[in-house]
Parts: sequence; C-alpha cells; structure tokens
Amino acid sequence: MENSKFNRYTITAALPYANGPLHIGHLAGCYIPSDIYVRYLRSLGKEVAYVCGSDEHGVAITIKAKKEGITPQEVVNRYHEQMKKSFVDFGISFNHYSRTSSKVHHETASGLFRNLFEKGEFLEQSTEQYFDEEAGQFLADRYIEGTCPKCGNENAYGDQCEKCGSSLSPTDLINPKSKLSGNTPVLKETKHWFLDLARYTDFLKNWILVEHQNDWKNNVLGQCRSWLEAGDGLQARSMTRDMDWGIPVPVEGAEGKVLYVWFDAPIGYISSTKEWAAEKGIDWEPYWKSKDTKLVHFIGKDNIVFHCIIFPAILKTHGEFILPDNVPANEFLNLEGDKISTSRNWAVWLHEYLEEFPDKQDVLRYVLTANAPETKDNDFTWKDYQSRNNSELVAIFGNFVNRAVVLTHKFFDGKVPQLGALNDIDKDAIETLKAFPDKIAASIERYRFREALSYVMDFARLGNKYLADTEPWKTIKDDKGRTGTILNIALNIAANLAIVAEPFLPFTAAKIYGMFNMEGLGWKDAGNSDILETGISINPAALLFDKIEDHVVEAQVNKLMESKKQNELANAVAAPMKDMITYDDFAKLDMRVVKVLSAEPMPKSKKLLRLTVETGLGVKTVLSGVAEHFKPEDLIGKQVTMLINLAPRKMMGVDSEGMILMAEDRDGRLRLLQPNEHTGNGSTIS
RNA sequence: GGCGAGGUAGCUCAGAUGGUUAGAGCGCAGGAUUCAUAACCCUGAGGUCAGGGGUUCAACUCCCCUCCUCGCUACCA
Repeated sequence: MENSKFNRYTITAALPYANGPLHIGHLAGCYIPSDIYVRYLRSLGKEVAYVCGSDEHGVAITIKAKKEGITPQEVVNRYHEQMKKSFVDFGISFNHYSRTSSKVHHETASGLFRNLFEKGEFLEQSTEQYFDEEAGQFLADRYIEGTCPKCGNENAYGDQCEKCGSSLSPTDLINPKSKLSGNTPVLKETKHWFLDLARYTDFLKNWILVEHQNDWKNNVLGQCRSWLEAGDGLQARSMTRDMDWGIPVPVEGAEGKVLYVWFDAPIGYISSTKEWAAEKGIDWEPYWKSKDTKLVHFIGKDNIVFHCIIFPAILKTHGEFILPDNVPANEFLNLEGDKISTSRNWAVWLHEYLEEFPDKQDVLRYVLTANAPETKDNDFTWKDYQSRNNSELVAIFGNFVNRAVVLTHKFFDGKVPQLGALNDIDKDAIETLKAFPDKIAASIERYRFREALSYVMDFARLGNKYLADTEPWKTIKDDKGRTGTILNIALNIAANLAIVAEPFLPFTAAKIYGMFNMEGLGWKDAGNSDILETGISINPAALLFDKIEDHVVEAQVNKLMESKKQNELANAVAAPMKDMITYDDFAKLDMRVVKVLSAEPMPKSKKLLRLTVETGLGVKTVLSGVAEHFKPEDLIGKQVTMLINLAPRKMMGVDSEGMILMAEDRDGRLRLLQPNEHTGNGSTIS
C-alpha cells in the first residue's frame, strides 16, 4: 500500500526460538530484510517501532532443559542473552528486544485470550490424551516415545519419527513410553480451547486473496491459498496445551494448562511494543490500533500460516487491532547444498562467524542480501561469499571510495576542492546520481532488497566510471581547477553512496560518515551533489573491505566437512538393542522364503509396489514401500523373506497380506534378504 | 498422489497487465589504463527462456499435458 497514507510503522521480525544460537539462515530469512526496511524508514525520518524478542515457551525447551538437567528458565536465559548479543553485534537495530517470559507479555497474552474467551470465540473440546500417572501430568506429543509404526524406529516421538520422517500422532506409536517416568502412559480425557478457524475463512479469503493479491509476495499468497482452499477447509486449532511451562490459561478449570506457544508468540510483538513505549514514555496503542499505522511482519516461510491465518484471525476477532499490511516471508537458505540444521551442526553460527571474521558483519549482511531467498530457496556457499567480497565489495565499492579519498589527499591536502564549470560528463553523472535514491527506495518499498542492493552497487560503479572517464590523475598535470571539480563530484558521489548503503551496510556507512565528518544526514539529502561543502577536511582513507584469501574460505568449508564427518560417525553406531523377548515371542512370527511372481508400481503412490508372491501356501498380495529403492524388474523372480502371518492391512484400497523383510543400511538404503542358495518356496525361517 | 513454490546464459538471479534483435552481476576472452587492495573502465563470446501441444497477427509471459527440484500432506504392516 502507498506509504503516504501511513504516519507510523510497526515492523516485526519473527521471534527466534530460544533453544539454540542464531545462524545465517535466521539473518537471511527475516532479520536482515526487516533491518534494511527499518533503517530505510528511519533514514526517511519516519516513526518506527521495530520489535522482536525471544520465543521462550513450547515443549522443545522443556525437553532440552530436562536433558541437560536444568530448568526451562535457565535454558531460555542462556539463549536469550546470546541471541540478543548476536543481534546487536550484527547491527540488527531493534527498538526493543523482549522475551515471552516477561511479565508484560504474560499479562498481554492472557488478556487477549481472556478477551476472546469472554466473547465466546473458543470451542471447548475434550479429547483423550496420554497421561503419565506417576508424574501426574498430560504428555505433550514430544514427551512420548515409542516404536514408529512405519519404520520400526524405537525412538519415534509422538508427533513425528525423525528416522523416516513420518508425522505421527501419539496414539499411532507402538509401546508408547513417557519420557518423564519411562512408564506406559494411559489415555485420559482433557479439555482444550480451540479457535474455530473455519469461521474466518470468508474474511481471510477476501482479505488475502482479493485485497492483497497484488501486493503480497507470490510464495506467501500460494501458501495461504493452499490453506484457505484446501478440500476440508481450515481446521479448528487448539490454543491451549497440557503443560506447566508457559502462560497459564486464564480460565477456571484450566489448571495445569498453558497457552499454545503459537498463540502467545505473535502476541510477543505487542508486548515488546508495550515495553518499548513504556520506557520511552509514549502510548503503545497507536502502533497497533491506528489505521494510519503500517504493520509489517517479516518472517520465514515456515511461519506463514501463523502470521497470515491464525494471528490475523485473533486480531480481527478482538476487534481493536489493525491487520498486517504485508507479510513478506522469505524462503529458506541452504548451506553448501544442504539444508541448514542445528542438530546436525550444519550451519554458520553468528557468534562463531564474528570470532573468525571480526569486523566483517557487513560482508555477511551483503552476501545474505545479495543472495537472499526472496523468491525461492537459495544456497549460501563460501566460494560465493569470497567472490562477492573480493569482486564486488572490495573491487567496486571499497575501491571507489578509496580512490576518491586518496586522490583528494594527494592533490588537495584532504580538503574538498571547489566545484568549477561543469561539462557534459559531469552533468550526466550528477543527473544519474539524483535518480539513484528513488530507484533504490522503490525497490525497498516493494521488499525487493536484493534488487535494491544491486542498484547500490551500480551507484558505486557510476563513481568508478566517472573517475575512469574524467581521469583526474591526468588533469592534475595542467589543470588543477578541473581536477578539483572532478574530485568534488566524486566525493559527493561517495557521500551519497554512504547514505543509500546505510540500510544494507550500516557499519561501512558509519566508516564513510566518519571519513567525511558527515552528521545528521538522511535519505532526504541523498540525490544532492553538494552534500560535502567545499573546503571541509576529510580524514585519511581507511580501507572499507579486505580481500579474503582462498585458504580462509577453504578452512570454513573444511570445518563444515568436519561436522559432516562427525555426523556420519555418530550415525555409524548401530541402533541399540531392543528389549529382551522370550522364545515364545519369537515363535509367534511366521517368516518364510517366498518368491516374487509379479511386481508393479501402485498407481498414485510414490513409495508403494504391489507384489504377488508364492508363499508355498498359495499366492499372496503384499504392498511394500520400496518403490524408491527397487524397480519392479529388480524383484520379479527373486526369492525374498516375508512375514506371512501379519494381520492384513488395507492401503489405498488394497489388502496387504504380509510384510517383505528388508535390511536397512545406515544411509537409509534397503537390501533384500535372500537365501544364499535356491530354497523351496514356503521354507520356514527360524 | 493432492496442494503450493520453482525450473531463463558456465554460476547466482531479473524479466507488472503477452509486442521490436531475451537482461544484470560473477566467471571467461580480448582491449584500454595506472589514481586505486593487479583493482577500475570498454568490448565480446555464451541461452531452441525444462520438454511437448494449444490460444493469438504476436508467448519466457495465457491454457493443457509431461519431466525435474523444493516445501506441506497422504501412502512404506
């Protein structure tokens, strides 16, 4: 929407989850884009509240705490401080960085819940959940472990199996065990409060798919469409959980229950704004309730549903709040071709980066912006990092500023020389200079930061070209006045460059401001060719960027390869032995050697093959999830091992009458188990 | 399989509402230059715009089908 109708801005960046340090994916996903946007707005002189904070609730944190033998509060305290420091270190310029364990946030979130509750917005539903009788509490999905019904992994969680990636519900698990006591949990009834999202479907469809069809990003609209237009519509979502870590549900009869972390997290933006306003002694409400406030949520694509569907539904229902004008979600950043992963240590950690690349925050900011995953997943590679540093930041940007300053010191004693008569080259350069700020601004306002940044580089190129065309090192020999004119213009290009680069490269801009003794300048000054007054002294040139040598990035790649090796080593440990069983348990299994008669892909399935086998007791049909490992012709005619007395199970409309046994390698590859010589079909195995 | 997002020069990516010889940066090859961190500046070579149909005077851009990648979702008894 047009900015002219807005008098203030509330800009939010996704609350980072306080269970680990920050990495480059976090920066690229939402903190750098939001920071660029905010710095630009401030440069324009706009009123901005840029808020964020640590997301400290949720089960994952309680599990981590338990594992380390400390309290959840101790876990979040550790990461809250570390993340907060990383943001400061990288120049992410929040007005306020809060945390969801704060008092203000507890009050705000329960207040909002209470408001919806009193309006009768929640559906109260009782469901059966696993309960640990010894610990006396209901178990979150993640607190239940058991055997994955799909791959047999004994350590699958109640919500998903990390080995085969299936998403599960706790009742799917075989032999569920409580992670609290190790006991088998029992099913017990529990009551929860659900937000009936289906009621907002029409409103959301109109608001997102009609009103914002032209100004929201494609990937965001697509995700919303897939939720809003799904066959069975929006499902009611429980806004409460049985847990003791979080914000207590402020309703009678809700003892031992807390607000769902995704209910309370976005409200953290409001709480953070409140804290900031209170410190500043101003009213927070206009930032969330005035129609002339522009609210923008910067997030990663994993958060789209919460920020475009659930949170707006909550705000809308409350009635007093404004809705986001835009939710410019980024896609994901990969690292050297692989998905970034905290648990696999496949990441570039911000705190480590700064230790190894001190004072190079802007280089990372630059690379992550130039290659930001704005429209699709992108890959960060150290080679690209090096190349962008050396051939763009050093060779174009840094080099230009350095040339202008060095020449000025060489020929004019470090004082801005006087502007004389202008020729066509000068006039063209000044014209081009005037046009850049608007061009860059237009891209920023459309959330196209990589494009905006490329214009900033073009601006630096203009400076280099101007020097190459005018050749002041030649004119100095017989025309000092002309040389002065050239350098005056070149220095003013550099000064302008600092202003438009500031949102992207704040540390570098500050260095240039320091070199030129510039103060109090903003976007409104950009485009003028007389920012630097004649006669003022500028400081000696200091290099803005340094070349990065091959061995430096090679070391980084090696470091990553090392963690990959460590992971393989960790995975190389064979799965632990299952519980002891008796011979009788074993004897119940009827395993046979069978021969595959036919095999064909199951229509409409990626993973299933439909096999018919001769069991010696007749032909049986088996559906086997091996289509990604074997072609039908790899199996036909082969003898394999089969469990034949497994109860039939219908899949995709076909009864599967047993299970083909496979060996699974640690890399997930499957192998057939075959007798070493031909054996009669139906031979027993014991 | 369903839904969503992508598949454009060696690499990373741009290409509103369809319209002249499809663009940029990097890399590469020539040239020019020496103020500058051998950097800058100029020129050039590279693409049947995943593939196949269709609509149109005209399609990278619209429609249909197929293939590939990624995300969510279902199916590994």
